[in-house]
Amino acid sequence: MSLKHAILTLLETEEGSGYDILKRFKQRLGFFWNASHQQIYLQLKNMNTEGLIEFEHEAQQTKPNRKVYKVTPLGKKTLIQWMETSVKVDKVNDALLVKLYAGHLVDIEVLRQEIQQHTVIHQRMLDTFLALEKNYLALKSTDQAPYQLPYLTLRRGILGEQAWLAWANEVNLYLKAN
Amino acid sequence: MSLKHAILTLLETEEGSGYDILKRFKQRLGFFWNASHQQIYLQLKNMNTEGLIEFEHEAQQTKPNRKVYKVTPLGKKTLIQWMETSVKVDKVNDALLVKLYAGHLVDIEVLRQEIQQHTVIHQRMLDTFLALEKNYLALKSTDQAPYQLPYLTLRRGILGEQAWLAWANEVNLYLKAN
DNA sequence: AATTTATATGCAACAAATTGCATATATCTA
DNA sequence: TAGATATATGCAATTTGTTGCATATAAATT
Repeated sequence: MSLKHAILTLLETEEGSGYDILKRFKQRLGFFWNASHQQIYLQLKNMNTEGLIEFEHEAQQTKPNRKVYKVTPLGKKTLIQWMETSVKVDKVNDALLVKLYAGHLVDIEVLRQEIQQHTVIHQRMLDTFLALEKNYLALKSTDQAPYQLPYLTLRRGILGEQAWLAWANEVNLYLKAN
Repeated sequence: MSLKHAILTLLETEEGSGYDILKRFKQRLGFFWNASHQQIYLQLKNMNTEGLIEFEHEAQQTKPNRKVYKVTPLGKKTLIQWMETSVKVDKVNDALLVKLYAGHLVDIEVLRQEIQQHTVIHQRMLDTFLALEKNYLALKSTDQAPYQLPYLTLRRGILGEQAWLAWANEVNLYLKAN
């Protein structure tokens, strides 16, 4: 399981609540790790039981109380052990490609529309990543240093989305010609 | 759920046993859909109960008996309905990127090795896809016709793997420099 | 002769993810 | 002022996927 390790990663450098973790997933790991709030809160609970993380209640005047979690020594040890164990190549299950594969069953317009919908989303993601890259590249090199590895993951997002969009162009050329 | 629809897709044009489906997943959809034999056999059983597919026993002299499944009219209707309903953009959960993100926790050599392992696998996949493409492109255009849509899914595999490898190169440049 | 790979199917236990429900306050927007 | 969005957390039921186990034959390889 890796949701556990993804959460440890997000908590290791900076403590935070379940809601913080949720935001960090969206903002920082969103394009390579996705988790719902239900998953996150449950995991945090289990990880606390396992002694990987601990929390303190933080009362807030205006908003609901937060449980602020931080990684325990055991949690850090567990994370490092996982880091040193190789992971499998990411399993891909892409329903859109299944559809295209069986595209002969439906009107070509159905495929066209679905590709179009996905293109909008992928283009938006690429734009987001390019904006993040621009911010990073604008930093002085001393300020860039701590973000070099996250920047490499961002590059994966950029190259991945560009490849997706290039592919969508090929598909559109085919769909227009038919 | 889409395993169900992926199986319907594979059975729609050609009947087959669970083992056949397994092979078709590996050979045709392997780079965009993965399923274990346990998953497949269980799904086939459930889909049969739901009336989406039906089977006939096929006795074999030498090898174990096969259950040869085919799609029922209800199954085909279900598949077409799914085809016409838009799917979500593929959820990505990539453990390798989580590791890279938290790479500061381990020796850079650990990252280097893991990237190297993954590169071998991705390169092998790209080679496989390029060989399949070569076969397709060698066909006369009349013979290509029925495979145009599967070919587009293959292009996704090719562009995706090329993008992955291009990214790995960037990562290696960084890892060597440090 | 023994081992591995391929053919062929399946159950059971467990882990993980999704979907739906549930609550409560604050701020921002139409 | 009503509704949407953001903050903040969680349970329960169901669906999906993984891991381990189990069986049986045949062909190919070492």
